[in-house]
Amino acid sequence: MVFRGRFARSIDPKGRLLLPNEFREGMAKAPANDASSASSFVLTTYDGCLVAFSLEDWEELEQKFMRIPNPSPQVRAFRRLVIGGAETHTPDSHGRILLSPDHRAYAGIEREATVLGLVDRFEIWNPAALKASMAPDNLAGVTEELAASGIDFSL
Amino acid sequence: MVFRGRFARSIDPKGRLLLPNEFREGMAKAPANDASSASSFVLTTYDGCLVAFSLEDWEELEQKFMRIPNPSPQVRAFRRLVIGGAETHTPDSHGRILLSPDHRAYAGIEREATVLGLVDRFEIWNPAALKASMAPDNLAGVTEELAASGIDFSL
DNA sequence: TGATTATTGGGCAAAAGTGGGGAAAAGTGG
DNA sequence: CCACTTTTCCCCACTTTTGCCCAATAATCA
Repeated sequence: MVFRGRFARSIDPKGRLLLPNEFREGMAKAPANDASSASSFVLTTYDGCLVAFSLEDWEELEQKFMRIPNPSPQVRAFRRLVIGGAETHTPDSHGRILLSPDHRAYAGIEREATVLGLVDRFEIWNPAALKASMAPDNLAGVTEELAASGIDFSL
Repeated sequence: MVFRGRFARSIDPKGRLLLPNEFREGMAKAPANDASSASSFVLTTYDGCLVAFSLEDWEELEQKFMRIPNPSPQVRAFRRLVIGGAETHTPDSHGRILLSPDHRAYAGIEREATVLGLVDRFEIWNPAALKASMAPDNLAGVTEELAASGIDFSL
């Protein structure tokens, strides 16, 4: 499954977020009736947003982080944010998840959110924060950086 | 298939854009009846317009971006714009696609649009924005830059 | 001019998105 | 250990959007 696309979503009064229809892998859709093995995933905090990984990918990441030998205070702090911020979610029958108060606070999400597909993961943002993060100022020098990395993106 | 040419298009009240007849590769044309394997493609946000790539080309690009090791904040922001802005489209039986509200907003497209062929990709612009982007001011120094790159364009 | 194809518009059914009631479960305090 | 409060989950109802189809107008070709 590839997560692709940017979707505006409202958070309902109960704090629920409806995942884009495109992101609900093998899970039960409203009209369908069968399997309904709602696939759960992990949501964590990073970069001012919430990042979602499949359970498998997450477990791998988790192991990598926890196996770092002699972690510096910075690494320990980073782990507390990223690993400690992880929550497992299983969407309801409509494909919605209930964002925890903690996660909403971290990402500054209130009534509106933007869901952003990034191939093997997706992110959940406060729309204004996302826009700010993609502003030209934050992109300055990327082209050069990419070129320096020896990769040609022909964009 | 080579995309070539500049086409003025109107956006209908539902937000649909009719692709130039020349750009509909192996997809079903109105009168034809056969296969009708409407070829889907990817549309993303960049440079203030929407850029379309074939699915194959896009998947390659996507992988390149997502495989950058230890991406800097700038690269992450860039990915959010370019990779996160990608949407898959499959034209309807008339060769039309429905532009998402997000894409229309990004490119500032309302009632009119210009479709621009660029060999292996094409772009969709707000006509005024395209004109502005091609204004003499934005072309200043190109000749020198091209010369510096050691390539002779004889133009 | 007549026939064919391109472009545009709009109706309608199905699906997606949104909101909220109320039961069940979890948490809290005596 | 029990009663009470709060949160979570499951379900139903409503609104909006999307996808599919058909029709009308404009352009092109012979």
